[in-house]
Amino acid sequence: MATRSQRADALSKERIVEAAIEILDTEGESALTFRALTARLATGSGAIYWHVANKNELLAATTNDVIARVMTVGDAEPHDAIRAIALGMFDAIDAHPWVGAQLSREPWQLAMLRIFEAVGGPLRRLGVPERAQFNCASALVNYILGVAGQNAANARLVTAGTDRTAFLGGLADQWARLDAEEYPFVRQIAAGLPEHDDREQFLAGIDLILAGIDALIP
Amino acid sequence: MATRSQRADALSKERIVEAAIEILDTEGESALTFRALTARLATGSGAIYWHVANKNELLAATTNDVIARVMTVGDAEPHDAIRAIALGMFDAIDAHPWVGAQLSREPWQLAMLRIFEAVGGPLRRLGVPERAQFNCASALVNYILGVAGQNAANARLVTAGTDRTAFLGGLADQWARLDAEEYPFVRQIAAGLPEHDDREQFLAGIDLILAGIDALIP
DNA sequence: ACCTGAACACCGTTCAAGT
DNA sequence: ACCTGAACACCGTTCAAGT
Repeated sequence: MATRSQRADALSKERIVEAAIEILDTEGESALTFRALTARLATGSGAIYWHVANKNELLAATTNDVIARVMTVGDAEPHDAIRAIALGMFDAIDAHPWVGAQLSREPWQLAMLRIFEAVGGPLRRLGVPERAQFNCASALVNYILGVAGQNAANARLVTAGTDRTAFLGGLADQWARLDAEEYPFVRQIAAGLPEHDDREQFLAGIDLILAGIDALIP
Repeated sequence: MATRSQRADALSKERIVEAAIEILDTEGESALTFRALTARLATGSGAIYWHVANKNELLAATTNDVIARVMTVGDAEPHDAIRAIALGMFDAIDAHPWVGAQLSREPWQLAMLRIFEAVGGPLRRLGVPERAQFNCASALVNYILGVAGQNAANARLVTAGTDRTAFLGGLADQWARLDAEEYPFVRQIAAGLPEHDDREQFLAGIDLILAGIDALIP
C-alpha cells in the first residue's frame, strides 16, 4: 500500500479547510470536531495539528475562505456597490450560518478586513470626507456583522426545531402574550413578524445608514 | 451541622445566576464551568441542574439580568433617549464583555426584547410611520448587537495579550503592512486606529442611523 | 422537594513513536 | 518532514442514592 505522502490527496491546510467547510455546511457548527475531521480525512489528530495550529486558526481559515469568494467588488454606482456587498454577505451567511457566528466571535481578522476594504472604495467614491470614512465604514461593517450573528443564531434555532414559518409564528404568539404595559412595542411588532422578510429588512437598515452617510457629503 | 436546606443561603436560581455573573466578570467566559460553580456554591452539579435546565438557560438568565439593569428608559427627547440606551448597552458590554458574546449568540430572548422595547418608544415619539418602525428598531438593535459582539471579542483578545493601546498599535502596524494594491482603504484607516475612540465611533454609527430615520419622518 | 457526587460520553490538544 | 493514535486534562449532563 502506498504511504500517505505518496498519495495525490496528501494532507495540506487547503484540504483540511475544505473538509472542515464541508462538515460545517452539512452538519453544522457543533459537528466540527477533530475526531470528525480525522475520520473524514482518514488520518490522526496529530497530522491535522501539523498543518493547523489549533481549532481557532482552522475556523478563521474557513471563514476567510468563504468571505473571499463573496467580496468581489465591482465598479457599480457607490450606493449600489455597498448594497451588493451587504447582500452578498447576507446570502453567504444564509448559506453558511457558521460564518456569521465566527465573524462575530473573532474580529480583526482577514475576513473582516476584506469587508472593510470592499466598503471603503465606494465610500471614497461617494465623496465622504476622509476623516468620516472610518466611522462610516465601521457603522456599515458593524451592522452587517450584527445581522450576520443574529442570522447564524436563528439558523441554529430553526434547524433544531421545526421549519422557519412555524418557528416565527410561535415566536409571534409568544411576543403577543407579553405584558401589555411592559412590552407595547414588541406586541405591536409581533403582528408583522411572520410575514416579514429578513433580507428586505436587512437592506432597509443598510439604506438608513446610507441615507445618514449621504447627509455627511459636502 | 445544619443541612443545606436550613441555611439562609439555600440554593436558588437567583443565587446561581449571581455566582455565575461573578465568575464571568472576574475570570471571563471560559472560567464559567459547572465545576467552578459547584466549588463556589459548595454544592454538587445535580443541585444546580435542579434549579437551571442547562448552561444555555443559565447564560440567558445572566444576560437578561445585566440588560434589565441598563434598560431603564427615561422620557428624554427621542434622539437623546436612543443615544442613552445605545450608550448604556455599550458601557454594560464594556463592563461585562461576555454579555456581548451571549447576545450575538442567542437572539429572540428576553434581553433582546428589552432593547427593542426601549428603542421602540422613542421611535414612536419621533413620528416614524408605523410600518417603518419595525425596520428602524431592527436596524438600531442589529447595529448595537454587532458592536456588542465585536467588543466582547476584542476584550477577549486584549485580556489574553497585553494592554489595549499596545494591542491596537500592533494591529495598526499589521494593517499598514498589508498589500497596497489589495488593501488601500485598510492601510489608510490604520493610521487612525491607535487613537480612535470606540465609544465615539459607536455613537457616530448611531447618529448615522438616526439621520437616516429622520429622513423617513413625514 | 432538594441535594450529592460518581459516572458517562464527549471535547481540544499533546507527544512519543513511527516512516 | 510528515503522520499515527494513545493519553491527558478537561467539559456538560445524567442519575441512583441520599436527606
